Amino acid sequence: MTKVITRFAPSPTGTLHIGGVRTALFNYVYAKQNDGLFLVRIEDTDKDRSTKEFEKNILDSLSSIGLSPDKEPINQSERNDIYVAAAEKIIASGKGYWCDCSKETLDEMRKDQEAAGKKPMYDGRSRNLGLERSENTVLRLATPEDGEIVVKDLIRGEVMFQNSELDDLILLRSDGTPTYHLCNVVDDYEQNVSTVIRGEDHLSNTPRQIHIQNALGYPSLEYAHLPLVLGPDKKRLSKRHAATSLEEYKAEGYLDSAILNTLGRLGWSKGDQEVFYMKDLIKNFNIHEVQKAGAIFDITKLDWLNSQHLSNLNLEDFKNHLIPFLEEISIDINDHFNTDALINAMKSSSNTLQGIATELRPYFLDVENYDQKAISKFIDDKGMQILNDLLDILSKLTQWDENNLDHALKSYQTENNYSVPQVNQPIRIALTGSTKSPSLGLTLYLVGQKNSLDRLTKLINSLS
RNA sequence: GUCCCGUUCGUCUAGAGGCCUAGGACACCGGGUUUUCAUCCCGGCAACAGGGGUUCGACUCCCCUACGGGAUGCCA
Repeated sequence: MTKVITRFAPSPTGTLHIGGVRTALFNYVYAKQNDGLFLVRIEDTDKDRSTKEFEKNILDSLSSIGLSPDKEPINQSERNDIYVAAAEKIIASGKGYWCDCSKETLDEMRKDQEAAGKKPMYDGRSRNLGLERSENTVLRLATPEDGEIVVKDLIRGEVMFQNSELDDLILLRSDGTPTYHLCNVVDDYEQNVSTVIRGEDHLSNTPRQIHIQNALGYPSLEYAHLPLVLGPDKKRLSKRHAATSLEEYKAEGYLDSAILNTLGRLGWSKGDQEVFYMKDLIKNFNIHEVQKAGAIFDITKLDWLNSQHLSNLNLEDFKNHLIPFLEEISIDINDHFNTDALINAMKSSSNTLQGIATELRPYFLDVENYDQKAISKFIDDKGMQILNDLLDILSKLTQWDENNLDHALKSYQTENNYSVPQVNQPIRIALTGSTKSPSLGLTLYLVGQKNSLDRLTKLINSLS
């Protein structure tokens, strides 16, 4: 049995797209579970749209999320000779021909065909002209006119295409550069790729590429065409719908493992299991089980999975993941006197690391804004009285710990016959600006005595 | 237009002819726990696109229609 080699072949015309990550993931997992190799190839034959910046973004993004290739990525732009040699081979074999149709001619032909209700395609008019290569000729593949091509797809089974539906595609442009189809086929062969796992949008390209393989005498490949990742309107996911770049999701505080989990679970499932780590995917993923229909990318599922992955992190790892997000808002985690207690108390306060970092602000920085609704609801004259009373009580407290604080609050509340929220909410507002926080004794402890007293004073002053 | 692929709850999916009173998860709604928020627990809502076959029996097989997507580039 031949070694399984898969490849992810992005063109560097944009940052790494979340759909691309999924394609890369499936390629990666399929390779790993078959003890094979995962390769990356940069398809930068479009000089106008490809940039080095995008290429770097894609490569960095892939390795940052753990989908590193097993060999150094190759660039098609540096392999021109190889493609030209392949083209020469096709010319020599008589399976290609030169065509001098101008773009205008082609456009006109297409228009006529469309008007006649036909599929627009090159009609092969130059095929038997015996044209020589010249400045404005392109090399076309002489595609068989009869018969059919059967694409054996791991996900879709056998898909049949009539050769009569296919036109003679361009292999070499008039400037002599090779086109996508040629490069793609040649590189898959040169890189010993065994299995092509790519988006469904390439399914109808496949018979064309098989013809190139045949013309070149290459062995056939295994294919798997993945359903597309869609936006809520069922069109392929784009910037219109949501963030599409991997880096944006990472910047929002989604864990790599949660992103991969979400993407892996999009179009594939295993029993009732929802949480998968890479090792689970490698163990359980089965390409034959991949769904055929496109799947809508649902951010709420990502949110939930992120919270699951976050809660599976031990304290140390959690902290390390969180630190960059705190730094982002100029918070140094070491400025707190008990980070472990703080983080334990706050780790489920949001689904994302960025969200958690934001929730952590009051434990490092002064409160700038108060929830006005909460103030009007909880702080009336009696609320002011309570704030003043507690400022007094708390400033006299010698043992500033959770238990003591809870006791102090409780006895004040019962002695004065107040309800619990009546006492606690005003303090919460003073400490955090809102009514959201861990249990109050713990919150007071985490904010610290001096800060707590200062904030009580500040709120009292601002309201009197 | 033509070719190709597809169609189960709002979303991701389970379902390989009787196990389906169509299961799970997310979301949503309700309840409980929590002094608040979040977590957590319990409960609820909610789908086989439509029509024909085949069969004793169809979500499952076949055909048609509808709808969606993709491809139809000297882009990849």
